[in-house]
Amino acid sequence: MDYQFKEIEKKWQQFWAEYQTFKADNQSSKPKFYVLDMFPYPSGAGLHVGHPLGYIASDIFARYKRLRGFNVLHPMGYDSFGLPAEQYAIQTGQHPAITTDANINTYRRQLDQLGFSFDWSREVRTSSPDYYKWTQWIFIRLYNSWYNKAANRAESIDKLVQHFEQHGSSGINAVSDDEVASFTAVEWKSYTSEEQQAELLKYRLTYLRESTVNWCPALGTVLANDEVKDGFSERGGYPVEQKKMMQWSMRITAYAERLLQGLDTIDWPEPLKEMQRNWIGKSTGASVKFRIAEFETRNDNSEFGIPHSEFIEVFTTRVDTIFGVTFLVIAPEHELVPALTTPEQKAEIDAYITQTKKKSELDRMADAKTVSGAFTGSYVINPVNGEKVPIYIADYVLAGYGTGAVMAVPSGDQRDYLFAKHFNLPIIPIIDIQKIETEADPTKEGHYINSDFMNGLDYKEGTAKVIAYLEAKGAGKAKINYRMRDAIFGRQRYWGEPVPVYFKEGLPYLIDEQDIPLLLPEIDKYLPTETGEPPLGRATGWNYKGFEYELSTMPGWAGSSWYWYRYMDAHNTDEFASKEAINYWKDVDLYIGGSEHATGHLLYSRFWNKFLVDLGLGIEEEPFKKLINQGHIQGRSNFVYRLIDAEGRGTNTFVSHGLIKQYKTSELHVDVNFVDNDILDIDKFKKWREEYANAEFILDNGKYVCGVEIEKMSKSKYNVVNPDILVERYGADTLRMYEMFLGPLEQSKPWNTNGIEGVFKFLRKFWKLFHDDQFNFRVSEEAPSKSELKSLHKIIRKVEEDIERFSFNTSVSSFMIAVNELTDLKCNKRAILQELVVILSPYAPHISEELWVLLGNPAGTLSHAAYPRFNPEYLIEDEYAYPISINGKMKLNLNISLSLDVPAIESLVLASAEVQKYLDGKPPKKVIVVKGRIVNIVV
RNA sequence: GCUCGGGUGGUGGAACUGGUAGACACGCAGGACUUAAAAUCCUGUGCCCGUCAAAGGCGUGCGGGUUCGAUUCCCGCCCCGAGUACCA
Repeated sequence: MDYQFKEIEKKWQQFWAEYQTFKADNQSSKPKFYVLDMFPYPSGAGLHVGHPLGYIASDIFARYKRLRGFNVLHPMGYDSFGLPAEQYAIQTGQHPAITTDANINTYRRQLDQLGFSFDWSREVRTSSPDYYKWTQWIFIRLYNSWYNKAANRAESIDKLVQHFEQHGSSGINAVSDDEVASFTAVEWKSYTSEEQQAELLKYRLTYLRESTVNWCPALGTVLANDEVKDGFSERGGYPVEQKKMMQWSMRITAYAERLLQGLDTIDWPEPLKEMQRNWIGKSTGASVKFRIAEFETRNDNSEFGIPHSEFIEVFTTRVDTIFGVTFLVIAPEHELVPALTTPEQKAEIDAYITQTKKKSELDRMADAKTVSGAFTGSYVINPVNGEKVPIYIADYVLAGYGTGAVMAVPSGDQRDYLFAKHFNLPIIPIIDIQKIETEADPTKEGHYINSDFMNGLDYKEGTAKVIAYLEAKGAGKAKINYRMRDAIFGRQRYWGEPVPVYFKEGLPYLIDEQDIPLLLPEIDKYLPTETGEPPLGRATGWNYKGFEYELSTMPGWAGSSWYWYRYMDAHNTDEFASKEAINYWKDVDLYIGGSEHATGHLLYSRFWNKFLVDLGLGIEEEPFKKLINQGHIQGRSNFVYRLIDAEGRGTNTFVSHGLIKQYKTSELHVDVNFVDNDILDIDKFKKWREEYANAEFILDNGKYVCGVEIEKMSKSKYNVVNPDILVERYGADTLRMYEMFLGPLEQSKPWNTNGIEGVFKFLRKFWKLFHDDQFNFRVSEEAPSKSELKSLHKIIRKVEEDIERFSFNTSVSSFMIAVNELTDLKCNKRAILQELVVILSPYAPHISEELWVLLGNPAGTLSHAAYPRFNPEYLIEDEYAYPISINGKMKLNLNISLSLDVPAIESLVLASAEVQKYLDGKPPKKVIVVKGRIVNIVV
């Protein structure tokens, strides 16, 4: 029989499911290997052809590792909490759980038909109570922990309480809120329980605080920074505004340094690591306190709740330039602005603040070169020379970074320079080689001038000296600053994990651990309440022993921040994963997914993992040893061109792409499924919509050629290619190999179905190797020839090398070459073909299983067969066609024995009549012979 | 602007440590089989100049350099994509 992919694929998919071929054991004498895919959010649209790209690659790798004798864990599940199901629920009233289940079923069917070797017995769904029970459990652990800087790890909050009881707050070196109280042990004990709880909240790794959040009114929720793009929500594109709210936060900043250091220990793509480094944004510098001049005597605003401070604290990475400070700039939102503003300057300052607010609302893209700001009327004293320096506000200083205040050194910083020019402030050079006629010069070379005790020193000496000076004066100290902020951990939405917290007199308390999972309550509709509370506020009778629950739910990244542990022990009802399972699987050896998760999921996961390690629950500091980003599959849109008549109206006539210059046309997307190699199937097009039924066409060479453009793959552009259709027409094995054949895994590329035929033909040709012309299975037991063995061993080595470096596209080519060679050799020998089946099986598992059984092997044994051993002896040649170059240009090949040494080769080449032709009778200037490679003659 | 990728035939791409540029596949052209079409098979296919051919010239974004030899290494520039956005 000819290659019947439909029957074969169905048969083997059923076999694998029935016999649980890919079920992984949590103990084995084999070494472990954990291959993980980023689990999908099951959207209503199902899979398009871009989604499986990474899954195919990881599946090939997982199957290959099984052949190499590893115990492979290759699981799959669903990140099933999320906004789209809830939006759908708002529109239709259908419970998100029902939508989600239906979508998961579609995903499962689509995944199954591609023949993945997932261990489905370990499937997880983040929205299932069995799963989110443990997400809540981790939340409880985070709440009950604080970060001890001295030990550089998270510790139990009980330990902190113990310390407070014995020593008060002294000797605690913790990551905490800015305003923590100082108290003695006696004072601590005198606090009420509420006071103690309020204080402890400032230390907990998950905590409640008022923060400025990205509020999206249209979605009715708060978004994380990485969910906002250019002021609009990533999902849906709704406007986002800044709003102050009480929010749960995660103290990820406690782990900033470890998250940064860990990057050096993992095998991830460099751009991805770079993104995380930038996101963490470490800068080394100093914080300096500038005393405010004559402050006390003027504006005492403490009665209005505005802090009465003596200092403005700045953060700088160039404390060595402090003698060049000629003014200070603070953010317009800085809390001291009202207090610092003198009556004379009040109108100007107020006007500026109003203007800034408007600006950020209107357009934040406003040119960064425009200088703006306003003088407060107040001054500070420079701690190194006692000089009086004016304080300005300006929007180039951000309230959220550092202290929201900078010391301006116009000779060294371009923004400060422009600001000084604009406001006529002095610019003092402080380094001898500085050139500041037209712009600031941030050099660190040269020696200091105009800098009192630093004069003549270089950068290193000067920085050390000035920090020592400031420290001695109590006016500053060396400091490391991070750009990264604590992560907000609450969404005002329904379809997420409930936070296991209730409130008593305004303070949060955890519910008892035996009461989790705290289940999502049923509500009447999925909208905020009339009073503006989150949807959970609608649940009737939903309270904890009479106390109100937290009404926000956890964000999308909660469930995905630890899911790889659950796969290790997916059905454990006593623990999130057993100690034994974690000890065996440890970490993920290979993780494949998109780079869009660089600063979201991948950072949060590393954070939670480090926390679990601190608690002794995890054992590896980094969860994902090696990570590969698969490129995005872009859409390839096709267009038809509608003729525009003299009055400018659209007609029902369409012009082929090559002719559009001669006509006036308008461009319309056409469904790519009606187009083959850019040629439109006119019948399908006519049937697409009633209005096209009588369409006419101006053809080019009898064909209608469509236009092409690369865009995002989306329904509205009619360029979505559904894998179901391709599986139906060519089979899963063809689709798997074609997706790999498309190009390097990590590269983004447009989807183009042109060319899938080539892969399909290859599989048929492979099938034919095992069959005679009448498609009878016919394999010979004869001993293989030298050239057959050579073909085989070439591919054994090639595929091995390619898989190890994730170059799947080149292996597909090599398979084609091998099958072409063996077809030419008319090879049907078992000794060759059986090995070839094993090598191909990770790529095209169904056809391989079928042929494996036809070869007489027991069904189901292929997945754990041994990968063939490469024997270099079969590739040894005794002759080589040396390329002969004249002046570096290849001219001809000469067959020369490989046993000859360099001088022998040289004389043989020069003696050749063909070479002599190029030499024109003259002796060559130089002859380069690289044995086994090339001969180059210089004339 | 800064950071990171990337520019190779009509198309997707290959060339792994500097050593035959364009493997493999698509497309296209021609041919075989067929009443015909589809399918299948065979041949050719970087560009230019040659009547086919032989021979030659040009070719890996552009300009230069190192080298016997550069898609690969170095310097400068242009273009495309991604990330980031006044980070002190």
